[in-house]
Amino acid sequence: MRIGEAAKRSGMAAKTIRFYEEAGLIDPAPRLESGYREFGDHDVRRLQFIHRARDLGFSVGEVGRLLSLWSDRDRASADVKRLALEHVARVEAKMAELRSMRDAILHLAERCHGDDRPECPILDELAGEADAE
Amino acid sequence: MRIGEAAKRSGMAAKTIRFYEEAGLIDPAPRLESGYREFGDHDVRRLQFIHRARDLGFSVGEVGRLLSLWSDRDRASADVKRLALEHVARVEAKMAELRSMRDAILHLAERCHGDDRPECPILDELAGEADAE
DNA sequence: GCTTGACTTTCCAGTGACTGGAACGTTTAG
DNA sequence: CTAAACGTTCCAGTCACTGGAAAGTCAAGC
Repeated sequence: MRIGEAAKRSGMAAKTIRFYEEAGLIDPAPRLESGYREFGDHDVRRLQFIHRARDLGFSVGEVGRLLSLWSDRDRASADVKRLALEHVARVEAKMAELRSMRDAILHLAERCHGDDRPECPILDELAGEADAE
Repeated sequence: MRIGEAAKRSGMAAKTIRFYEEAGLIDPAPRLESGYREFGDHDVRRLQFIHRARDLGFSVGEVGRLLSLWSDRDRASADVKRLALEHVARVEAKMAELRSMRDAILHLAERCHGDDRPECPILDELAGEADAE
């Protein structure tokens, strides 16, 4: 199959497949006489693997490592698990960061009347004015 | 004061200040005879405002809008509040996305032995294999 | 007066993970 | 035979900086 079909089956854009080829996640696809890339079912499975891993938030580099482990029959599941849990730790750190931003903004927004008047504790806080709470 | 001092007082890198000037968040600073930028307290306050807004996760574009509202004495606090709450909505959407990623990975990791053996439900799932749960 | 080091300037490149578009070649349906 | 749909490469843009090169400026110490 050509790249459009591989894209459809793997759920990613053709451009993305070319990008992954360039990035080294997949081997350069063999070419037809026309110069078109040719993909097989095996390639599609690899692309699907990549797609799912990306959906779970793994970076392209991490996906590369996951692919290596996947094709290594002698891998230790501990290696996979460690990679996964490290990623979870980063995700949770990001979540905590977002949560504290949200809380800070909501705290300010609560005290903003949100009407036609100009007084606004949100701007006051950003301006560094000690607020009279 | 010159850019290094303004950077110190506003808590951002000198490079970042130049970037914000280029991005239009601050007016081009007047220059000394040497060509060095000259900043005043007013500029530092504006930079601090920008710094705090960025820390709350507002994009540079949004910070620009907040700065406009800040300098508009006739603004309606409703406009500020709307901007803030829209941002909160985006932050919460991102949080939800991260949470579902984390939950999915943890669910898989729980069932991975994490030892020397190669069997690993994490890779199995990424590979699209129906798991025998 | 001179050197040394800290500071500043501009410009260009890179980050991550694509996405859009231009300009062009190939295949397929009607 | 033609037009649409598909493929190719290459370059630019996104976002918010950050790093580095090469060069100019300034202040302190000898």
